[in-house]
Parts: sequence; C-alpha cells; structure tokens
Amino acid sequence: MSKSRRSEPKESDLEPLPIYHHKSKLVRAVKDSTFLVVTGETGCGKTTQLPQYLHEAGFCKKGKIGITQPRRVAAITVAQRVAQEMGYALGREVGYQVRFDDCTTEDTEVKYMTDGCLLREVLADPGLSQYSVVILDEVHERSLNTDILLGLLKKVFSNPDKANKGRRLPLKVVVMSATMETEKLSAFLGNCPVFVIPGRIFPVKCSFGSAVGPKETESTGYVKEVVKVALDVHTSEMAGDILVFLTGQNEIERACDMLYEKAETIDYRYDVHDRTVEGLLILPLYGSMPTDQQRQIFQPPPRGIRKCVVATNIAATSLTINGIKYIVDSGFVKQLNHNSRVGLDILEVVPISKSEAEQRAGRAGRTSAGKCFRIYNKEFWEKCMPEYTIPEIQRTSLTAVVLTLKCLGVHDVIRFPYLDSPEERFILEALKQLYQFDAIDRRGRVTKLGELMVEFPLHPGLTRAVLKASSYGCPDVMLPVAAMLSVENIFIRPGHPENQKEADQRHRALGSKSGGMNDFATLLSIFQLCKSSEKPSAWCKENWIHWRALKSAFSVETQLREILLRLQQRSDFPVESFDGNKNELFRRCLCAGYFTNVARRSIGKAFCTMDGHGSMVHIHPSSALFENEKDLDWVMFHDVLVTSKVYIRTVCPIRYEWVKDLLPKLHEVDVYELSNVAREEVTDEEMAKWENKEAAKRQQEASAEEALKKLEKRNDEASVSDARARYLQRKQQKQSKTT
DNA sequence: GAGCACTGC
Repeated sequence: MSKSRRSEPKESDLEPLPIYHHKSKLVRAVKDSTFLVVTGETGCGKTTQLPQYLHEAGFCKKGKIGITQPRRVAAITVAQRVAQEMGYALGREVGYQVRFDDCTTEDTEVKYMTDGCLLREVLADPGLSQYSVVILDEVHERSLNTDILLGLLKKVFSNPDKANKGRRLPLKVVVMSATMETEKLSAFLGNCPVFVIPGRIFPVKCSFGSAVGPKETESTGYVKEVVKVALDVHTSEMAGDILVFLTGQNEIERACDMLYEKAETIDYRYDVHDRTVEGLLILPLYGSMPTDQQRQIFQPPPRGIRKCVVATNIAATSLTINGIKYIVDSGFVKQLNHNSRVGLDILEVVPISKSEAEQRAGRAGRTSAGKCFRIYNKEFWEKCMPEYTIPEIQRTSLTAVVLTLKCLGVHDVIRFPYLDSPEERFILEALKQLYQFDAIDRRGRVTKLGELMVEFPLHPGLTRAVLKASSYGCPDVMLPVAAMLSVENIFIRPGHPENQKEADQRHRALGSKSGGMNDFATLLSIFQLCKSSEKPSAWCKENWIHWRALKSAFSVETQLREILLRLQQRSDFPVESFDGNKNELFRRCLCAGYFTNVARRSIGKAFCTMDGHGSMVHIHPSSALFENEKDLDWVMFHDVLVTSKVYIRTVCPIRYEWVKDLLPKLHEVDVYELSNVAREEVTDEEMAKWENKEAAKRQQEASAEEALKKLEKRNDEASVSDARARYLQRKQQKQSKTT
C-alpha cells in the first residue's frame, strides 16, 4: 500500500479530475463534522475519488467506507474501476454488494453497494457499527431507499455523542448530490458544511419549440412533432448523433416507423455546412428490449451515417451513449403514481420537471458542446413543468416502508425526519394495510408476523400469502407465484398483429394447461414448465415469454426459499393445518395477502371492489377468466390497470366464505385513531376507550354483507372515472388529429 | 376485447 501509488490521479486523461485539487480540504471537511454535503456535476470524480482519499487518510483502520448507489450496474462498474485505480483485486480491499451478487470479504475496506442493500444492513445492525464512513451518492435522484437512509442517519446521528457511544470511531456521513437542492440538504442535516466541486461538462445550448402549450399537453401528438424536429436536426445540423426522449415502447416504435419512412424520402447526400450527411441509423431503446439488441446502441454508426436513438427515460440516467450531440426532448415521461384515494397505482404520462429537462439536455454535453431541442414552448416550461420531480416517497405506496421503519424502532412514522414528508393519508393508508395483514397491532406495534414479513424483499401482500402457504406446509406453490409477480412483466405482446395473435394463443394455451380459470395458477405452471424444460430459453421464445424476466423469477424464488428456511428455524414460526383440496388451499393463501383486492360480481360484466371504495372494475382480456364471467360471483385480483376501462389483471375466482371473516377488517379500523396511536404511545385507559368504541362500531356494521351493500351504494369511484375520462378525451383528440 | 416508464431488496 504505497502512498504514491494512489495519490496521483489515475485517469488516462492528461488533465486531472476537478476533485483532485480539493483533496486535502475535502478530507479535512469529512474529519471535522458528522455530516457533510458534497456537490459536483457528473464527471468531477466524486464517486470514484473521495472514497480513495478517505481510505488513504486512514478512515479504514477502524471500519469500512460504504458508498451507496441507486442502481446495480453503477455500484458494480464503479467498484471495478476503483479497484483497478488502487491496484487491488476486485472483491478484496475494494468490493461491491448488490442483490444476488456479493463481491466482498470480511476484509473489504471500500464497499460500493445499492441503497437497498445498505437499508437491509441497517435492519440487522441499526448503528452501522462496521462502518467508519457512509457515503450516500446520487441523492438528488431521490430514490425511495436513499431518502429513507437519509432520514435514518439524521435521526440517529443528529446526536453524535449518544450515537457514537461504544463505536471505535465516530461515524461520518457524506451526502453527495449533483448541484441542485444543496442548501435544502444542508439545512436538513443541521446546517452542515457544503463542499462544492466544479464539474467538467460541456455547454449545451437549449431552444424551445412551439408545438406544445400548457393546454395541449399529451393530446397534441408530440410523437409527430418529435419526429419532425429530429429530421430537421438531421438535415440541418453538423455531424453528431441524436437522442430522442419519449415515454414508452409503443410510442418509440411508432416514432421509429415514421422516422424510417421519412428518412427514406430525404434526398441522400445532404450538404450541411460542408459535411455530407448520407443517412440516418434509427435505433429504438427501452428497458424490456432484449439485452443484445440494447447493446447495438453503443456501437458507433458506419462512416458518414448519423445515429438517432429513440429512447425512454432509461437513457437519462441508466445508460450513457457516447457521441450524442443533439437531444430532442418531448417533455413527457411515464410515471407510476399511487393514488391513495382509490388505493390504486396508476401509470400515467406526465410532464417532466425542469430539473429532469436539464438532466436530459446534459446528455448532449458529455464529450463536446451540444444542443437540446425542446419541442414544447416557454409557456409549457413555466406553467406545466414543476421545478423538481416529486420524490418517489411522495408518490408511492408506503406499506413496506412503514413496516421497515417500525421494525427499526421508529414508532412515530408520521413525524419521522423525511427530507420531504409524504402526505399523511399515504402513511395512514399504509398503517391500515399493515394492521389488516396483522403485521402491526392496534397500538401500531410490530407483531411477530410483522417481524417475519420484513425479512422478505416483496410487497407485503405477497409476503403475507407466502407466509400463509408456508404455515400450511405448501410454500412450493406460492414461492414461484410470488417470484413471478415481483419481476417485470413476463408476457411478450409484439407490435405486429399477426405475431400478436400467435402470442395470445400461446398464452391462452398455457392458461388452460393449468386448469383454465386461475391466472395465478398459470404463472405457477409457466414457472414449472420452463424450469423443467430442456432448453428453457427456447421454450420461452416458443411461448412468447420474456426469458430474461423468467430467469430473474428463478433467482428471486431461490432467494425467497432461503429466507423462508432461515425463518422456519425460529421456534415461533406459525404452523396451521388444512384438510380441504389443494386448489382451494392455494387460493385461500392468496386471499390472506389479497383480501383487500376482492371484488363481487355486479351489473353486466362489471365487478365491484370491496376495498372500501366500491369501484367498478372489469376483468382484463388477457385473463383466463375473461368471457367466462357468467359463472363468477367473487374474484380476487393482483393488480389494477386504468386505460379505456378500469381493469383487474391476474385474477382467480374465490368463495365468499374464505374472505367473510377478513372483510370486516377492512372497515373496522379507524385510520385516524390509528394515526393517534402512531403519534404517541397510548395509555391502557385510552386503549380501552378506543376498543369499546370499536366494538360498538362493529355491532353497528353487523355483517360484512351489510357493509357490502353500503359500498355498492356509495359508488365512490370519482378518481378512477376522472382518470378514465381523461384517457377517453385524449384518445378522442388523438383520433380527430389523425382524421 | 387488450395501451407496462424506471429502479431496488
């Protein structure tokens, strides 16, 4: 470990990284206070260099340096590079840990990891006693896990004397962010010092278009506009590749078709500023694309050909393409938002934030100066685009988060120090759901079951079903289903109608192989058929199944099985017995996790949900139960999709008797009481008062049947029908545009 | 009668 080896910048570039000039001051700043905010644009070297400086300064003598990243690939590639720069073998002194891949040893001193991994570590060791420094990187991205870690570290180490008691070395916390919101971060961490490192990126000139105004938003056909602008760039700008931002697979394929058609009609050999642009290489890019196809994006185009990549937001942070000089920004993104009023996750197209627009523009300035063409106008920028993207913690279901916090001893989850607090009703909804799952009791305390549940990297409903099945001794049927439901969509639905027909037929056939009336059983049988087939990847191709998704389902299932085995060795693991038929047992176990997702047959083909909102829903055409509704009364479903109708997807029939005892639980909890419980420890007297009130209320709502009638009357589907109305309006406008 | 962005444990 010679000092000189590490103290020189190892970049092959002649110019040292900007951070190099601040080395000694930076190390001093870390030593001087518990919290430090470091800010610097991409390319300043903070992610790779700071841990090396701290290592050299002796921070690893009594603990590790841990650096979190929001993405797996980033954690792995950065660790590789740092190991190389320090002259160590990866996995020894410098290592990384991500799910399914732990490349560290006990002696690892500098450890890169995903934020989710560190959160898991905190659950096992809340004081992070192994670390001398924890660095949270990319904090400006506001990922759910990073936000929670930030709150936890603040809560624990705001009182460093107390928190560092018994530690060999006081813990240092460094929070790294691109330039935005640094004052806010510093204020959050008790006005801690901020260290600014200049960046090393090239200027990007941005211009606004005229196509999209605030009143038009997504209905204007921005796809067409984006295509037009991209072609303009192609025919009038100097050499350099183009990156176009759109929102989804469908749009991207449409845009590529249009570009292809129009680029063909362009007279080849365009004379642009004395350079010859011969043609355009059009490449789509989105997450569910096969990986080898994704790789093509990175190859330089043939001589004289301009590359035009049409991508989702995947190109904003996850993938970096070299040679991009021009950005065409649609101004929209597809985002999953949780709606607590109806208890649904709704995937919708929304305008991006100003900070996100800057991020997109920045993609053109990585290797040289660039240009960014925004298709929307200045008015749209000012009136429709928020300053910053709403952080994930404010637009996601918090059930799992609240359980995690409670297990970490954070009783008052409402007044937890969030950098940005979620709305109280999101938290109340989470508390209610945890209570329904028996994960917390009426006093808001974690139950034994809750302690088991937090161990699983799954949505709490899935975990509940897995634990139920395990207590009945049949985890083998539930683990694969839970795994299949927690990975990305496994069904391929191609764009071309002929292939579509074939894919649909294949999927339907897989459904009937498993009995024909249970989508969960279909998932189980796909898992088993593929696993036992001789050539699983060929089997997937034949059946229009995503092999990549299925592979990850296999790994998830293995992981879940290991966790379960470990937990079953505990003496208090629940054991129950059942002597009905297996098919029924399977569905009953699912109900334990999904009794909130139960619907009863209503007028026509519609079903009415029992979740307290009484929304009208329809079975999705991809379900095996579709068009077999006649004999159905009660069904249970996994997820909801809002498009032309409100659809439930992944469905199976159930019997009312199975959920009869669970349904009252949907109505008995008064969330406001629960929130008071969450705020403070209640006395026995208060508790008794509350329980009396609850009992009286239960008497009033004598049966679930009655509650059901009430619900059907309430017909409280306002938000859903709003969303549906917007969708129909958009569709209509789109149609009128095309005719 | 079909409209799924991206992460992460």
